[in-house]
Amino acid sequence: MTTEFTIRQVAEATGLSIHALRYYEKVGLLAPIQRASNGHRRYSAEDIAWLEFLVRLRETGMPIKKVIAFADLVRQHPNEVSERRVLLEEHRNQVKQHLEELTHHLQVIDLKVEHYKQLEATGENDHSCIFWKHHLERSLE
Amino acid sequence: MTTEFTIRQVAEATGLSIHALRYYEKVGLLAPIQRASNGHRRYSAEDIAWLEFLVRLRETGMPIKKVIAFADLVRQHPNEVSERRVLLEEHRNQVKQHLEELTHHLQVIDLKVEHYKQLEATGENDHSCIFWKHHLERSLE
DNA sequence: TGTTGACCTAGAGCACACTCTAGCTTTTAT
DNA sequence: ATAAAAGCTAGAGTGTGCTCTAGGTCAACA
Repeated sequence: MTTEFTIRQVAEATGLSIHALRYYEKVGLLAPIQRASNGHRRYSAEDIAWLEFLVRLRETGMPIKKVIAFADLVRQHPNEVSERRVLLEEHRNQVKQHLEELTHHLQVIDLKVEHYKQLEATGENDHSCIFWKHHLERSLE
Repeated sequence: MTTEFTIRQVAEATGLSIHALRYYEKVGLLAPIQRASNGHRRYSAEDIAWLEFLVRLRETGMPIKKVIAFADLVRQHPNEVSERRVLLEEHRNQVKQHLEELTHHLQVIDLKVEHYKQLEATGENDHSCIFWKHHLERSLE
């Protein structure tokens, strides 16, 4: 807790830019960060751990506004986790669904790559996209 | 090929807005669409199949500019698929990596949800984020 | 003493991907 | 004859999430 980090160190640790760190604080993703006597920010290890979780939420596609809502719950009801749990569960479900969609898209793209490889091997020309679509539908049935 | 669709029908079929369809054409994701005698667009089944693939690329996070590059390859080298294959393979690899990252993030979020559930069950208060981070690191080792 | 470097604030600017508006034409129904 | 419905173009506007700038403070080093 007493170990303190400069904004530059935190930027390196979290992968966020210095600008983004100040922005995150301004919009309320972080509570006001402690300051050194010269006014410079001093982040605690706890701040970094919190940021790391926020980054996960962002990287899984949670919009800033929803992350702010989560941060507000933590600050306003520090001893009440159920609302937070609900919010996270909802997000988790969205991520899961997104993951499934991505997996399916990936399959289709893989099949397109394979199709191109075959054309390259046989020296054939590309057919229409519809032609390929029918071929694809047979592959995935 | 002779079956023709209005922009409205295509919007419904692809999930894109009418505005987006015109925008996609303007920026070069689609070659100029055929017109009826009154100047209205008439999309072919082939156009729809092509759009469906573009939507997959977009939904897997390919930026518009890269999709345009892909569309340009199709138009400029219709009989040469190897460049297209390389572009798609590169994208596929990025999607795969993204999927792995998402899967990991999801795991962590799941653990946080579980952690909240435990707190709810025991009536305990939330600890610091660092405390949880250590707990997490043990779980995932 | 002065200048470099790290940091500060407030606020402007930007990239992306649409989304919407204004003003018009054409077709169909009353 | 007219009004509603569908579409058109060019171009302006929007939301998201940063990113950058201008102008300043402060501490340390040459």
